[in-house]
Amino acid sequence: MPNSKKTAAERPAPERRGELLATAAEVFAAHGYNATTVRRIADEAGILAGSLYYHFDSKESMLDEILSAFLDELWDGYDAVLAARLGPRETLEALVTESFREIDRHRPAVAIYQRESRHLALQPRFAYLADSQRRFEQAWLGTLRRGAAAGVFRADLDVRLAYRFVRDTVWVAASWYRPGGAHSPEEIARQYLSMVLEGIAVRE
Amino acid sequence: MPNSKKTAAERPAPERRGELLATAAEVFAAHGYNATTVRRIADEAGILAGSLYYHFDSKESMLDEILSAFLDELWDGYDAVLAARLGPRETLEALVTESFREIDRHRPAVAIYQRESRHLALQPRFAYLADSQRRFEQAWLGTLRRGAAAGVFRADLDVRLAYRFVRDTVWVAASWYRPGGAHSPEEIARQYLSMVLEGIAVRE
Amino acid sequence: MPNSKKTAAERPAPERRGELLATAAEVFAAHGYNATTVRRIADEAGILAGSLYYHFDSKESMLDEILSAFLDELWDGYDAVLAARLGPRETLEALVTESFREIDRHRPAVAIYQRESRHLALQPRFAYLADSQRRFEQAWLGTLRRGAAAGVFRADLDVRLAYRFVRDTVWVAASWYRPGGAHSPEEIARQYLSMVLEGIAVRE
Amino acid sequence: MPNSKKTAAERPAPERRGELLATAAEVFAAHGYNATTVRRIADEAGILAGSLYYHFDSKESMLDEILSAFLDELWDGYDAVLAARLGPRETLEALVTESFREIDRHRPAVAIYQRESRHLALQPRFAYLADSQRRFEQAWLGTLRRGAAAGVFRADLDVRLAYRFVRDTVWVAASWYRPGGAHSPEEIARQYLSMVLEGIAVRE
DNA sequence: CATGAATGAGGCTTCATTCAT
DNA sequence: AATGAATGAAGCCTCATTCAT
Repeated sequence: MPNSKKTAAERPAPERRGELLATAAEVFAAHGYNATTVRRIADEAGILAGSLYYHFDSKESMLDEILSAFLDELWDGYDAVLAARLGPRETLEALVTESFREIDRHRPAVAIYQRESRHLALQPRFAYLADSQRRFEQAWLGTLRRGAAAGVFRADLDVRLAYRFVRDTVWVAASWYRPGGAHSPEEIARQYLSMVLEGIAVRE
Repeated sequence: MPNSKKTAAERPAPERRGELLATAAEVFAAHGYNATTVRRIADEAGILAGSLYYHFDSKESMLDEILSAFLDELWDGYDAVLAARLGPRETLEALVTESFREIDRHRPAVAIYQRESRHLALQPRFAYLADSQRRFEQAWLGTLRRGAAAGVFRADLDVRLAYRFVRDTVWVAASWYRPGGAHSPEEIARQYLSMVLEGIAVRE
Repeated sequence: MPNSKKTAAERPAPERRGELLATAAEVFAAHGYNATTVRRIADEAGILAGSLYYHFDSKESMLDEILSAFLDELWDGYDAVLAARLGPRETLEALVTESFREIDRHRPAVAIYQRESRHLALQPRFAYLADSQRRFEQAWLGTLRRGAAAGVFRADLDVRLAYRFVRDTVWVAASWYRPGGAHSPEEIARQYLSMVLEGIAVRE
Repeated sequence: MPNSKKTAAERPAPERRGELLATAAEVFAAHGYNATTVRRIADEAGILAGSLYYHFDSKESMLDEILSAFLDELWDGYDAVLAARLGPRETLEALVTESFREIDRHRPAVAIYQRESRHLALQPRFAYLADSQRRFEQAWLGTLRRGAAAGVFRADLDVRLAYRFVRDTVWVAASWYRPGGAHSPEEIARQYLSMVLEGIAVRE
């Protein structure tokens, strides 16, 4: 029986923050950060706009918390993959699978990231987005280059074009993916990988 | 070489609307429609904010004109391709190539479309976006299905997944493509098609 | 004598809307709806222009509320008169007296109504003004016709002309009437009725 | 053959001003001075807004010209009546008849005067409106007082109330009068006078 | 924790007016 | 006489944020 000795007024209720952040993320993802009013988030949460400021410093700090929580988790996953030092193809497969898992768990955050990260990264507060972007490119581009050198990926392709191809292919999925749909993240990852690696044309 | 010796003052400039629209499209694409202030567009055009209203009814009508001009041109191209009744693979190749050409010519409009069409399509004024979206899906999905039935595209893939894969793969390019860069639209189309059709893995 | 000992700070003030509406009505009446700026209303109320939007949707919705509140009360009074089924002369007297009472209680609203109702009635939102106008005409014109048929009103007059004569005569008073002046509404009504019914000429 | 020696470019066309003023008056009367845009007037006249400034200094100067032309004519008529030094009843009849003739000829100007004169009179440029208003009151109030003293008008009425009654009764007609309707100005004047002087009740 | 009421900056838009052509 | 394009002031409204209760 946790918190059994506290009165209602004393209880810290730290889950409330989490709920509110989830609500905010959902609305940001649906309408865009700029087009989302603080009042809309409050409505969705069943409180008044001003009351949000008891929990958060500002609208921007909500966005900040949403994005950094997502990126922290994403890098936990990616770092584990990279630390395993698999072959290029296996690394690629693991990164793609991990990415779809993140989309599954943080869909709103991913959608927000897609839409807003480019201009947010220019602000000092969100400099970590640019950092993340750089590490991201290193991980993927490096894997592709390693694969091309090792002869497992085609060497006739412009590697930057291939990088963008794979990256976009994976992340744009956040714009249509709905958790609990027909396909599990792993299933989607498998099909995407199959298309990316083998192509959609029938081989003669 | 017409007009080559005329000064700015001599030109009749009935194309002022067009210039302003191009400016607006550039700013919308760079910062998003909502985050773009009418004043920013006017600054970029060297006039005052209010002066834009001599040429356009509203900020929204600028957006409308930008998007519908783009879609009109896009469908001119697509319809020509579809009317040619090529085989599925050739149709896919032609559609992809045509798409990259449109990205080349209407990059800002394409970027705006990517970012805003989903929620705009809900407004009656932009209902044509939803229409276009439907026709678009028919054209691509139909081609993919035809190809799978004809044995030129793999039949083991979820066709809707493949559709999203190809669609996103092509259009997201607008977010990083810069006209006049290293690759022509046709060159990019060729490489993308090669990846989409054959995959990036080396075949044993 | 309720609330007689409470300070301003203690009052719950759920009637803030009402105060603001009264202020708005006063300014609309004095300068006309179009010529009244939202800032002027706010100044008069001691707040900033934007703050009005916490209480009201728009300038137009203030106007709407002012006019519909007035008409609701007016029809309460008129309906009571009409329901009494008095003779034509007594009905006319009661309608005139009731009208001057409404002018006394809703002078700003009446003045606004005079000035703006004609063009407002064209907008769907203010369609009730046209409805009211129709019922109004029925009530007065019917009474005049009944009286002419019954031989209590002169039958040699164009009844529509007489209707306009009586109607305008009464309502234009709102443009000069000031509550708390020399005459009570009932006193003014009595004199107006005397003029309307008997004329201003001395009878030989 | 007037103007037969002038080329098209040289002709002064002074009637154009008059046409434009008539157009402006019509629009001012229909929608109110403030709510009327200069562009609306120009549209109605088939030219562009800026072109009006070739003919007039400002929107306000159009209003000025419309109102002062009307008042000049009105006072020509009133002064003739007053100079005739008729008896009070005959003076009243002549003033009322003259007023309806002015409404017939200057309906838009009268409607504008009704709606705008009160606040315009506060501006120096329109001080003549206040002057006119004072002379107007003198003429009518004096006639009524003369009549009451002479025993031709009832002496039991508040004379200021009677003044407002007669004044409003006459001028408000401009808000519904349409030239070329069923009644001539003289006919309307006769009926109004009959109501004002004898009342609408049947005499026992 | 939350409300109710407000602030103040800034956004979109309108409009009378100007002026070179 | 009229056009086309612009100015600049002002108007309505939105919204993130604050704060006393």
